[in-house]
Amino acid sequence: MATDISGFAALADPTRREIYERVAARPSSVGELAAGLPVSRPAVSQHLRVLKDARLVADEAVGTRRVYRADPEGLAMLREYLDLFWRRSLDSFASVAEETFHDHPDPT
Amino acid sequence: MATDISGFAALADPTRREIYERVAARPSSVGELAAGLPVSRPAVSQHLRVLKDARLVADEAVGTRRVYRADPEGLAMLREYLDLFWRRSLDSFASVAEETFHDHPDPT
DNA sequence: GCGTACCGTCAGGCGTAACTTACCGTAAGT
DNA sequence: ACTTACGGTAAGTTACGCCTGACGGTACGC
Repeated sequence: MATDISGFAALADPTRREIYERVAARPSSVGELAAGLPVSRPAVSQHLRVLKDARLVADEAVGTRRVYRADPEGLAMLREYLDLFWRRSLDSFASVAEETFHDHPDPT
Repeated sequence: MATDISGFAALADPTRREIYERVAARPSSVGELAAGLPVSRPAVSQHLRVLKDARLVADEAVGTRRVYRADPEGLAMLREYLDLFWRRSLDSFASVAEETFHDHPDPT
């Protein structure tokens, strides 16, 4: 289905979020990423798989290497989800503000 | 610090996300939420605590009840984070599109 | 063909998140 | 004051996520 927002779980882990940020800054291979991180290469590979399933990154085979880059797809879904509740949250906040206004009209 | 984005972990759990959506739709008490969910009341209370720590919900004591409502604060931080990488992701995608364009200029 | 480099995957250990039951505190009703 | 309703907290169990080490598979070099 279209509303598969596993991206939240993907970005929940600090290590995985760090990997995503580095990939978003510059397309990199698995080895390059693992070299600059305190975890092993298989761990990075598994994290990249989760990010790929969430459509947050995309991979491309370059010889024996495999270059990962940021994918706008997953990020767009997350943005849409947050924007949906952003309006509701503002409405709820506006209601509270209105009630506060009724209690303390024009405090200046 | 200001960039405490524990909101991703808060929205990662399906049950907790369901609770957040219901609270965002209409401010509710703990008992009301637990009545419509397949988990116990303490579980809902614990989930609400996580959401509250992430500034995604806010609570207010009403007699012996405790009404939770959506809080724009945590949502704003998540939106800012995603927007930051949204631009980078688009830039990366634009680069790929440009390379593709070089390979297949004006495919019409 | 052979060796090397790079990467995905599997099996297992380990920490922690999620849930339940039981308990305690607080506020309102009679 | 007693009872009832509501909700947070503690202790314990179970399930799941993260990590490592070992293995297999594919592409490029000699």
